[in-house]
Amino acid sequence: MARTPKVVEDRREQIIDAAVRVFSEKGFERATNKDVAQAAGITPGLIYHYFASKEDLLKAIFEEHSPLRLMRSLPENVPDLAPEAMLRWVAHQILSIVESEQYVRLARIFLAEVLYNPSMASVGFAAMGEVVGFLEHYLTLKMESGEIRSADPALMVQLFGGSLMAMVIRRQLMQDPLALHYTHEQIVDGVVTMTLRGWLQT
Amino acid sequence: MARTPKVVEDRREQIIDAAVRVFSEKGFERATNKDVAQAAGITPGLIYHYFASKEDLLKAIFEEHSPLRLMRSLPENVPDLAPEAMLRWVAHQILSIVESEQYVRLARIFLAEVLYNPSMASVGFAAMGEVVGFLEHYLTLKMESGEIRSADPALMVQLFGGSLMAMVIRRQLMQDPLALHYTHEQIVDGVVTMTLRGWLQT
Amino acid sequence: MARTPKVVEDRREQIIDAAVRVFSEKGFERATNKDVAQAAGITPGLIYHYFASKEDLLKAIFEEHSPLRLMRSLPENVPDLAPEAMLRWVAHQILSIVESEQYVRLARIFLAEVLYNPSMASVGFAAMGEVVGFLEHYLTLKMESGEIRSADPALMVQLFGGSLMAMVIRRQLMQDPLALHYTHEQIVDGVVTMTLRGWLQT
Amino acid sequence: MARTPKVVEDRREQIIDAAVRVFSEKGFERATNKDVAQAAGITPGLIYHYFASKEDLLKAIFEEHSPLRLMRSLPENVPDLAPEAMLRWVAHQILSIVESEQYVRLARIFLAEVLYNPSMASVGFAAMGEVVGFLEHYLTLKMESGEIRSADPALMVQLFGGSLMAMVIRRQLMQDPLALHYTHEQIVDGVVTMTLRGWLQT
DNA sequence: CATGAATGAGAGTTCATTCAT
DNA sequence: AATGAATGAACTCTCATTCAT
Repeated sequence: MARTPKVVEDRREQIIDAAVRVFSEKGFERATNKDVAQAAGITPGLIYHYFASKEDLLKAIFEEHSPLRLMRSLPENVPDLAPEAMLRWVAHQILSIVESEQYVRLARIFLAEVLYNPSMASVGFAAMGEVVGFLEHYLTLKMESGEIRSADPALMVQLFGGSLMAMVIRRQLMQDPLALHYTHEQIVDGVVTMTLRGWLQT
Repeated sequence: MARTPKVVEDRREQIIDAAVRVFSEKGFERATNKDVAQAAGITPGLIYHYFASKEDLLKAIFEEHSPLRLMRSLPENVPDLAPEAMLRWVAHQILSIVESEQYVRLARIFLAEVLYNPSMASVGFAAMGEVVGFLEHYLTLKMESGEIRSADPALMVQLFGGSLMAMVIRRQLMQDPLALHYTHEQIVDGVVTMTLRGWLQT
Repeated sequence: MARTPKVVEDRREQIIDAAVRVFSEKGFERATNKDVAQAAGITPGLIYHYFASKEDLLKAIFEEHSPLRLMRSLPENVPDLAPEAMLRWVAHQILSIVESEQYVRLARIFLAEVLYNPSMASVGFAAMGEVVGFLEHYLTLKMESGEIRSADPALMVQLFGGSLMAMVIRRQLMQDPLALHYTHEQIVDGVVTMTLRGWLQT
Repeated sequence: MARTPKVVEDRREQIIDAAVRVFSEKGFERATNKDVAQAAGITPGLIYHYFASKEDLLKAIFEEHSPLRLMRSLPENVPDLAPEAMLRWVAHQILSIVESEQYVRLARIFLAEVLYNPSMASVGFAAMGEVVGFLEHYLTLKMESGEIRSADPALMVQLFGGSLMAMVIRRQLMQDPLALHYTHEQIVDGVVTMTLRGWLQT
C-alpha cells in the first residue's frame, strides 16, 4: 500500500533529474517541456501531474536539489587542525563537491536564474553562509590565539572562498583553458599557500 | 550633409543601449523585441533595419560595447611600483570599472549567455588574458628579483583576480548582503593584505 | 484500439484536403496557415503537429496526392488495339482523369510551384514519362509493323499529348472560352483524326 | 523641354524591366520591392512615384509588355502559301518568338498570375485569338478549295497550336529534358508532318 | 496514471507602403 | 525626383498548458 506514494516520488524524481539535465544543457528558457519529457521518457502532459507549471518544476529543482545543500557536509564543531591542514582540507572538500557533474549542472541552472532573479539567491546564501560561518568561527579562534593575524574574519573567508569559486566558475561554467590548465592539487596548493603566507618573501 | 550616417549611428546606438537595459533586466530570452523597441521608443520592425535578428543585436552589443574592452586601460609599460602599491592600484582600478552600472549590465548579459554558449566566452578570455598577462609579467619580474616568493605566477594572478571577481559577482549580480557589507576600501585592503602577507602571524 | 493512428491519419488527411482547396484557390504564397486551418476547422497551431512547416505541408500534398499518380492506371501489357481505338481510348482516359476537380486543383498548385522551382518538376516527369513511354512503345511496334509512318515516336507522342495538355490548361486553368466551347467527344474526335490522318485531303 | 517626360518614361521602363527580371525569377509574391529596386538600381520608395502599388507594377508589365503582343507580327492578309510551307512558317515564327528569353520571362509571370486570377487571362486571349483567327481563316479557305479535309477549323488550329504551346511550356517553364531534347527544326518538322499527314501510313 | 491532440497567446520576422527630407 | 528611415499589419511558427480519453 506504500506503493503509490513511492511511485509518485520516483516519477517526480525522474522528471526533476531529466529537467536538471535538460535545463543545464539548453537553459531554462530554451528548453521545452517536450525536451524534458523526452529526457525523462514520458509525455509532456504528465509533467503537469507532478508540477503546476514549468516554473514550478524549476523551483522544485532548487528546493529538492539545492546545489548548496551538498556543501552542508562540514563537521559540526570546529576540529582542532592547524591552519594549513584545515584550509587544505576545506579547499579540497569544496573543490571535489563543487566540480562534480551533478553540482555543476545545478550551479549552472542556479546561476542563470539568479542573474535575473536575485531574490532567488537567498536560497544559496543560507548554505554559503554555513561554510563561511564555519571558517569564520575557526578564524576567529585562531586570531584570538594569536596564530593568525587580526583582520575581519568574514571578509577573509569570503576572499579565500572567492578564489576557489571564481576558479570553478571559469573552469566549469566558462571552460576557460587558462583555468582548466591546473589540477585540484595545484589549485589547493596555490590558494592555501597564498592565503596563509602571501606573496611576499619573508 | 554627412548627417544621415550620424543619424543611423544614433539609432543603432539607441537600440543597442535600450537592448542592454532590457536584456540585463529580463534576460535575453525573456526580453522581447517589443520590450526593446519600447525602451528605445521605436517600433519592433525598425530593429530589423539595423540588425538582422535578435541574436544579431546581442552580438552587436558584445562587439561594440564589449564589457571587457573597458579593462584595456592598463598602463603600457610595467611601472616600477612596489607590490603593495601595485596591487592596491590594480584592485581599485578593477573594482571601480567593474562595479559601474554599465559594466554590470553588460557582464550580466555576457555571463548569462556564456553559461549556455561557452564558445562565446572566448570574447571575454582575450580581455581577461590581458589583465592576467600584465600582472603575470609584473609578478615574474618580482620573483626574479627575489622580492616575491617563487610560485606559478599565472595561478597566483588568477587567484588574486578571482577573489575580486567572486566578490563582484556576489555583490552586483547576486546582491549578497554578506558581500555588499564592505566598501571598496575595505575590500582592497583585505585582498591586498591577504595576498601579500597571508593570514599567518609572522 | 487502433483508433488513435486512424484519427491521426484523418487529421492529416483533413488538413491536406483543406490545403489543396485553399492553395488551389489563392496560391501557396497568398494562402495563409490561418486560411488552411479555417478550411480544415482547426487552429493554425495544429498544422505544426502534423507538418514541420507550411512548405512541408505542400510537399506532403505532392507526395501523398501526387496528381500524376492518378495517371498510372494504364494497362500493363500493350493491348493489340488498332491505332484509332487506342488513341481514342487514351485520349478519353486522359481527359476524364485530368479534368476532374481534384486533379485540376492539384495541377494548379503543382504548375504554380514548378514555375519557380523547376527542380520540383521531376516529380511530374516520372509519371508523365510513364504515359509517354507506354504510347511510345505502342507506336514503335506499329512503326515496325508498317502500320504507322516512320518517325521519332517519342516526339510524336509528346506532340499528341501536348495537344490535349494545352487544351486542358486553357480550359481548366485559364478558362479560355475558345477551348471550353468543345465537348470531350469533340476534342477526342478532333485530336485523334488529326493525329492519325492529318489535315490534308487524301 | 521634352526631357522630363522622357526621363519619366525611362525610369518607368527601367523599373518594369527590372520587375520582369525579378518577378520571373522569384515569383511575384516572393519578390520584394527591395529586390526590384535593387535590380533597377534605385530605392524602394521611388517605385511609388511611378506605380501606385506592387500590384500596379505587375499590371503595368502586362499592359505594356504583354507577352502576347509580340505575336501580332502575323501578315495582314492570308498569303497564298501551300499548307506545308504555311504551317512550317507559322510554327517557326511562333517558336522563335516564344522561346526568346524576354518572352519566356513574361510568360512565366503571366502564367503564374493567370493560375489564380483567370480573369487576367482575357488579356492573353485577344492576342492568341488573332493567331488562331489567322490560321482559322487560312484553313477555312483551304477546306473550301478541297485541299484540306473538312473539319472544325478552330479546333484544328487550337490542337496544332497546343502541340507547340505544350512543348514550349515543358521546355522553357518546366525544363523537361524529354522536351528539351529536340531542336526547333525537329519540332517543326514533326508537328507539321503530323498535322498535315498524320501518323498512319498511306 | 498517462497520453498526446488541441488550443491560444504571443514571439520573431517580413515587407508593402508612407513621408520628411 | 529621389531617398531610406520608419511604420504597422500580417505572417509563420513555438510552446506552455489543458483535457478528453
